[in-house]
Amino acid sequence: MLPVPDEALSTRKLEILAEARKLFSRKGYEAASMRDLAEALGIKPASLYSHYDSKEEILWEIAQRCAHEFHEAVLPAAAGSEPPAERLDRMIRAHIEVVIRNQDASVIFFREWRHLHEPHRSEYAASIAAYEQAFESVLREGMGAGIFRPAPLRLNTHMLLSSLNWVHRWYRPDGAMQVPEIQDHLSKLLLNGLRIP
Amino acid sequence: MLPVPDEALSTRKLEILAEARKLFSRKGYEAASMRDLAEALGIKPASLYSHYDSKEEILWEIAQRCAHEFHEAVLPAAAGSEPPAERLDRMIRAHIEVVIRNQDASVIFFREWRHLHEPHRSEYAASIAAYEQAFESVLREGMGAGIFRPAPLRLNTHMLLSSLNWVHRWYRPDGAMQVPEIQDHLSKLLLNGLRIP
DNA sequence: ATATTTGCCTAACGACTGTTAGTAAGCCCG
DNA sequence: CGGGCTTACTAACAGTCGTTAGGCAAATAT
Repeated sequence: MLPVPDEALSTRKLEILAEARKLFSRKGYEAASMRDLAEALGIKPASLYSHYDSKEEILWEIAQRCAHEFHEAVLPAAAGSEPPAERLDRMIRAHIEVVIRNQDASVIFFREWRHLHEPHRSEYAASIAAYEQAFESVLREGMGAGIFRPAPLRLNTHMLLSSLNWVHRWYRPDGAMQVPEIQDHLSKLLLNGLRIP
Repeated sequence: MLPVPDEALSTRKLEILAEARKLFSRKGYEAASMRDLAEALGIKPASLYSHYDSKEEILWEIAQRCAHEFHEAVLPAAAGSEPPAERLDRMIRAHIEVVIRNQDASVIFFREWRHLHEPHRSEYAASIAAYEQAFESVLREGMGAGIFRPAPLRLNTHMLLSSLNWVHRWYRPDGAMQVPEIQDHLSKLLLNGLRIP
């Protein structure tokens, strides 16, 4: 699907990405300027171009690496051989963990990638569609096996993913609930809704 | 909470708002320019200022009117005297109907309002918080009455609202599912997850 | 018939956008 | 010691941004 961003990046590039993730997610990609980014890093705007050729290349790098995180954590769980409900449980937990570990980048995965231009935009859309298909397949299988309630498949998929994706909007590292607790409760809540008692 | 936008607007203002809703939701508020908006209306950019004093005033008007729609449709259902599960069902159905009827404006209600400046920004955030509180209250009541499963209240609220809010991301007017069907299935799915069988 | 308002226009403003050219200091490696 | 790579700089480019000033014609009100 997407090229794997495995090449080691210079520490400076990583610092730029980290700051860009913060800015792009807090202000939005369009509203965040290269001058904002440079200032956050304590350098002049033109210096950014010693590392990246364009603003969009930074967005693209963030988007790729974040998608890679999601795919790598969740897809193996989808491909397992356990019963659908168990696999879905593992997928939910993995997805939540990635969202929280990449809280800023997740905004790019969920929304800001739309500011990419072709052909990256279409490529990225396809990779997200494939990711969602993994959830839909498990749901379909569970419904076929009579474990999940019969219902419109797409709707269940959307409900499931929306609950998971919204986590980045309300999770606070200093909040009351931490990762394992969120995983437990959200997985239970969602599976309760899907499963036949 | 928010001033009610009841004053009748000129048809031209309504046309501008309609076009701005499309643009702001499709491209994002920052990425959509006044020149884009003017072109979509077939006029010159400067002409927009015969109707609105600034770009942000347009955003503010859209945001207010959309929040009004949500509050007006959902809060009465929250204040009813039926059992919590029934009231929640009505709130879910009303919310979905408003999301779909205002598909473009919903993006502003959910996200783009962040581009407002103070004091509008804080005012709007408070109005959204109040809206979410209405859902949380019903959940709390249902949990207290032993109708809903015991669980962290905030988490349930977030799960519920995220499923509802994401509808604007996947609903298509020409798609297979239409409003009543979506209302039925989504309400059932969510209440199944919350309710004790 | 005259005055006022409405809705658009042309032209342009200063600020800000992403980006480029050219340069120089500090570093690793031969 | 010297050459190239890295990382930063200053200065500036053309383009776009939201917005304003001022005018003109048609519709509306008096």
